[in-house]
Amino acid sequence: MTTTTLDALLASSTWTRQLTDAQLDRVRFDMAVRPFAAGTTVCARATPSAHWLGVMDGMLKLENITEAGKSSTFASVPAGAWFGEGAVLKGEPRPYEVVALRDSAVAFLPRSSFMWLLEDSHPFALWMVGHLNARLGHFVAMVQNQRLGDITAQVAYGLAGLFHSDLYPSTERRITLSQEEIGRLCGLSRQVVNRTLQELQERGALRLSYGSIEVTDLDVLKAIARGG
DNA sequence: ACATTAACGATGA
DNA sequence: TCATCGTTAATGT
Repeated sequence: MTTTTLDALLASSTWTRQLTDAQLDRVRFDMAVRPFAAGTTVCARATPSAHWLGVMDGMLKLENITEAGKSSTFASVPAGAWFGEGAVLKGEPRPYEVVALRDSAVAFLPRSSFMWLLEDSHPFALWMVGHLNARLGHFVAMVQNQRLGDITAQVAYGLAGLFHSDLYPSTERRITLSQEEIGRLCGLSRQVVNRTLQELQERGALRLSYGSIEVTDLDVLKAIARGG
């Protein structure tokens, strides 16, 4: 997805569809857009969760870093996705670091506007319930995948997750992530990911290239993620 | 067994 | 030149 403008991002986001013109006008007015270079921090961990975030362009990751300096990515967020509602709703500091994986543009909706919209628009509140439910389902499935699946299923799930139709509605087939980053996303070493990606390529799910992969058969990838 | 880290050379941008 | 990839060896659980 290449939403070069805020209007394009809002137009392609399902949650705007049932807002009144006045509500959408206020949202657009309150929203700020900022660019981030690859590798820079979008939101530091443990800082106030002052915004709900939308990815206009690029790709972000949500990660936690241990005292020893090891990082674990629990979600990669492609363009077109909205996230961070959990921390905003709880009014708690952000429990994870948000980092730009590539040059990215991020839209920020202030917490006050977000809370207002939640009260002012019943359809938006319902959409948010569905969004949270989708997120919960995704992570429940992820736990199951890790407990019951093999390594191949684990990598397939990590990649297929980027195509979750509710959470990440407009992910491009070509995923510009290094194997190192895919490893962080799947909780596996780069070497194992390298071997597994080659297997997924043999099985016709994707095609490997330098610095990116192209998912050529999402159904196959999802089937493998379920334990095929 | 099988994953992890470390290390190496090869190669693409 | 630097990041990334593919591979191997040593090590740990």
